[in-house]
Amino acid sequence: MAKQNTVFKDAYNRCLKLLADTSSLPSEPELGQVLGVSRTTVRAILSRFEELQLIAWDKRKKNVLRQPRPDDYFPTEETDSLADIIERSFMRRILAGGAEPGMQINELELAREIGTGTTSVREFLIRFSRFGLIEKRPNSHWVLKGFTREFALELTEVREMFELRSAARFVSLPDDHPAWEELTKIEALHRAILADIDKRYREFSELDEQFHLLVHKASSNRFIVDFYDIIAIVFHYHYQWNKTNARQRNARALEEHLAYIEALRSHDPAKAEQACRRHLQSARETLLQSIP
Amino acid sequence: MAKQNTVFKDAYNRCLKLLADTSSLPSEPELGQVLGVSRTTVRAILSRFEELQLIAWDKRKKNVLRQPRPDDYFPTEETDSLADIIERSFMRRILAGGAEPGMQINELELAREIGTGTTSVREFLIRFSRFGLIEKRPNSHWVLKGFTREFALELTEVREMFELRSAARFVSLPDDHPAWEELTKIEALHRAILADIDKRYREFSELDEQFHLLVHKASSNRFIVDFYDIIAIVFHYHYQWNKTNARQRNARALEEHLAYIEALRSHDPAKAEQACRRHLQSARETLLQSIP
DNA sequence: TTTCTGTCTTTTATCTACAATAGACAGATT
DNA sequence: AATCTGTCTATTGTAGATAAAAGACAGAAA
Repeated sequence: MAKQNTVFKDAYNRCLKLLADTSSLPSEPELGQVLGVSRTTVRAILSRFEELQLIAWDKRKKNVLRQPRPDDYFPTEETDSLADIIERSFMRRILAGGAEPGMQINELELAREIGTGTTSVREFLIRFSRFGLIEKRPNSHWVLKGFTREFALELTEVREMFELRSAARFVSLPDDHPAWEELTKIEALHRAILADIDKRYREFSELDEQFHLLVHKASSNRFIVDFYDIIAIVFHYHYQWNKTNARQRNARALEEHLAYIEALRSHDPAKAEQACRRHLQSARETLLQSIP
Repeated sequence: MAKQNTVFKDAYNRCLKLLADTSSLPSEPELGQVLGVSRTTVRAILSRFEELQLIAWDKRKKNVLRQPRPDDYFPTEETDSLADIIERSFMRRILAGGAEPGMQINELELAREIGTGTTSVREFLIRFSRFGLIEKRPNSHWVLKGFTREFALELTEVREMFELRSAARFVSLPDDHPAWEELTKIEALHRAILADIDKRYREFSELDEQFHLLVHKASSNRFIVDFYDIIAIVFHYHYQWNKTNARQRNARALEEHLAYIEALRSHDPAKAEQACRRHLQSARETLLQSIP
């Protein structure tokens, strides 16, 4: 198999949902736009719809014949890109599984275990190496540096520098900057989750990422924004892995975020800095607590 | 051809130099140690030496039969690793050649031009993407973001944050830390080059990298140290490309470095910060001047 | 006992091939 | 005139194969 057709399958599934809401589908270029794929893929989807008698397709006419059934969808496992699959299995191994720092990483073995070719694993490792958790010995193996206490400290040190600077930029953003509007939306979500915290505390992880990314983006600095990828991936897997006291921790973080948001709104650099510091400090503590 | 034997050729050339100085070579493991290669490669080298009647090889005895001649060496072009070759041709294209921001980068075309397979080019681009100069459109081409003014400003912003923090750490390093000794060596080199600036000003580029890397390392933070790679590569190619006033610029930078070194030695954070700022400011100006 | 060599196995670096996907262009349709 | 479709080409993503290089192990030499 040369290339997985996950792009097709994923777009197909999303297109099935669109189909459920209308009696006829729009033009090929428009569908491509909406689904974020090329016309080639759109036509592949339409062909399949036609085969399965979901639509009657004649040039510009794409009339819906019947509603999609659950079994018309591709299973979700098949729609994940290979890169995602590799990332997940790798992170499971190094974060959850007892992977010792210094351990060697074997491309071939990883590939066999995940069920892919070595090329994809190799490219993943190269991409992943920028996160500072692994290192390559040229002409030889990769070495796992491990999710250690030092790693967390180094990560948070840079994070704090970057976020403080970004927060300082944020307060001086002009009033008509779209970031303010997004901040309002994020704030509303915070309040909604807090109001129903017992049921919805799991939504915090994603919201946390959104909020901090918004702040980092105010820096207008690609290096600062890119660095946030590292933080996001670490916290993402960290939340999945360490669930002790999650409800309580998230509630506290939500409160801190609200104070932080209010400080940003005040346009007062000193207030923003203080709120930012306070939140970052507790985020750091939370992260460190989960490391042996 | 599956793998270039550049490791062999490069180690072979270096081993020829060793051979010129002795009457018999040491054991295989020791040679491997010295050359930084495995025993497999060492044995390949020894076999070739034997074939070319350079040594008489019988188990532990490896007696030198004759001095190496210039034509015993492999040409230097053949000893460069593929990654280096790709990096150089790519940087030439994007820094020197009139590459417009927004330009598409085509893996296949690049590979053909450089004379390699696509895999190597692809892996290079992935590794290179962390420098923020290119960006991938999934399932499609890479986009050149260009060595623009914004790029330089974003780069220097982070550089300044990191280097100021590293310099602050440096002054509080304990007296027996090896960094002080290295600082002394670097200082001596500065003075030597300054004393003969007209002839040796070209050596500055390498020294500059050494010095700033030493400072960054004082941070003990892998993200800060790794980030220095980006600065190093940008300045490296920048120096090669922009040679106007090089002698004068380098002389000034050397003086600034000396002041900076003295400030670090004083163990006074305020002095160090001031000297660091002054130098970074002029480095920033130099970089910006060379961008249209 | 320690270190070295001969031999063998494993792993990486790289090339090539091919299906999936993107994208270009001309003619058809509104 | 603008947009769409049919068709074709070019490029990417991934697997598989292979030479180079690393590395393991047992027996030989010091």
